[in-house]
Amino acid sequence: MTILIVDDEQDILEFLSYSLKKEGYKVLTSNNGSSGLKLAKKHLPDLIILDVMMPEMDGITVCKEIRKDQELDKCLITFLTARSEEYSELAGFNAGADDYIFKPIKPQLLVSRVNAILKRNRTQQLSNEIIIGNICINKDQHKLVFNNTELHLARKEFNLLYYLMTIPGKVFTREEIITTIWKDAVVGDRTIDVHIRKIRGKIGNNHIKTIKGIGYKFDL
Amino acid sequence: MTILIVDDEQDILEFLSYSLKKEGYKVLTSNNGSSGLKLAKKHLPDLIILDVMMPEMDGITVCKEIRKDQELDKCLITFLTARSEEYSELAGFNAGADDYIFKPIKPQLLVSRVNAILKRNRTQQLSNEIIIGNICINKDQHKLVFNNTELHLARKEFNLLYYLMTIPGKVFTREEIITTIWKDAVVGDRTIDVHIRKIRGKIGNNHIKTIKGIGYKFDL
DNA sequence: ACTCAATGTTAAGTAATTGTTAAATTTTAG
DNA sequence: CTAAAATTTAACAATTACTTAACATTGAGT
Repeated sequence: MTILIVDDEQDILEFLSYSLKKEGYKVLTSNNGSSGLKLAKKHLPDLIILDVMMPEMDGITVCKEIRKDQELDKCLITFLTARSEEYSELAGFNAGADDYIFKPIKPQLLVSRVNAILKRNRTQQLSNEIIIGNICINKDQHKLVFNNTELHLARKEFNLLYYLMTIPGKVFTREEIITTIWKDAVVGDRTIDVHIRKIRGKIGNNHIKTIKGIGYKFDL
Repeated sequence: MTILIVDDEQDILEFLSYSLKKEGYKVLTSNNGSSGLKLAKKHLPDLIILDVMMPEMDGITVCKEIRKDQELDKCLITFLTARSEEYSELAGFNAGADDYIFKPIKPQLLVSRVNAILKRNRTQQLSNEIIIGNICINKDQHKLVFNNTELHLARKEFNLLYYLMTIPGKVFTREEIITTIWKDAVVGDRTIDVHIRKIRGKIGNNHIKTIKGIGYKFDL
């Protein structure tokens, strides 16, 4: 997970950078809008933390530019703003921001907020529908469309696939899967595998990958 | 159009309020459940946006209280919830919610969602008629036209079919169906099935689909 | 290349859910 | 009040989902 921080104040840059690196994030920094934009286009970070008030190119302008870039479409943007600016600068949300953090920044709050944003926002925001490649899964409709064909998945199969697809690429451990899909029920060792088999039988073997000794992940 | 927002976080209250006022809505806010409830009863807003997680009185409790009030029967309720709490969804719909919005909130999506909710409701209120394919159902006239032929449905059958048709494609859980059509009445397990059977006997088996383990949906 | 634990596969058994029918009960209309 | 319609119940059938068990295969570490 890469985070880009753009702020003209060196203190804040260092402080945020330190806090987030300690959490295991890869952190890039920039002290002005235009170089921040260049860095963003080059490194495609997962999250960009943008100061609203900056000389030359302000945060809102940077945000709008980022949103114009197809490649950066899925990257998340958080504004950094002083509480006093809050009314006028809220307008910046219309530029396409995903969240905002007020100054002065409390470190523990920042970290938990960043974790939350990155964790939640991997999936499509306001929709119960996840579309990845030629697979579309919709929870409200309990519908799976694969290669423009609607396929039926039984309840457990559906929940399992949906769960894996909420964070594509993430490996879900067998334990995570059990506690999420089976709750407190006690089931045998092979139960997960059988369900994975059923799903693979329907959407092919390429999308769900086995990470031996750990779990499964959805990919592609 | 009046919108009431109930959330314990001041930031969110201000941000939502700002975004919606700009769209021309009249906005009321409250930072806790019980005062929100009072405001709702006093002003009868068209839409209430409720945070699920609040200290003291949570959103679901507020929602249930609102649904008890005859005067507030037609007001729409949207929950605000973190995606990680997604499994609480069912509880929310059962409490009488009309929609869900996930945090963190993207402003442009929020506004369009709110517009959509209010519009959907407006058009439905103008004509309680839903036309899908060769099926036309009209609540005011308690009339069902199938393949240009008027068919008679008994009241429960009618309400059930109408309910399923309000959101074509969406799977309504048995629980949702029970709480909507049967309210607080306690009925046996097979009652829904028998009514579904009756409806299918009249409009054929192709339109109402069973999602085993979950519920039924209207399709086509 | 070998080994063994982890995972894959299959078929069959078991459990859970829904379908169907008819009769019993309740509601409604006249 | 009474007959017809509507609704619910109950018993059982049918279907689908889920799990298990037995055995096969794989692959990471030696």
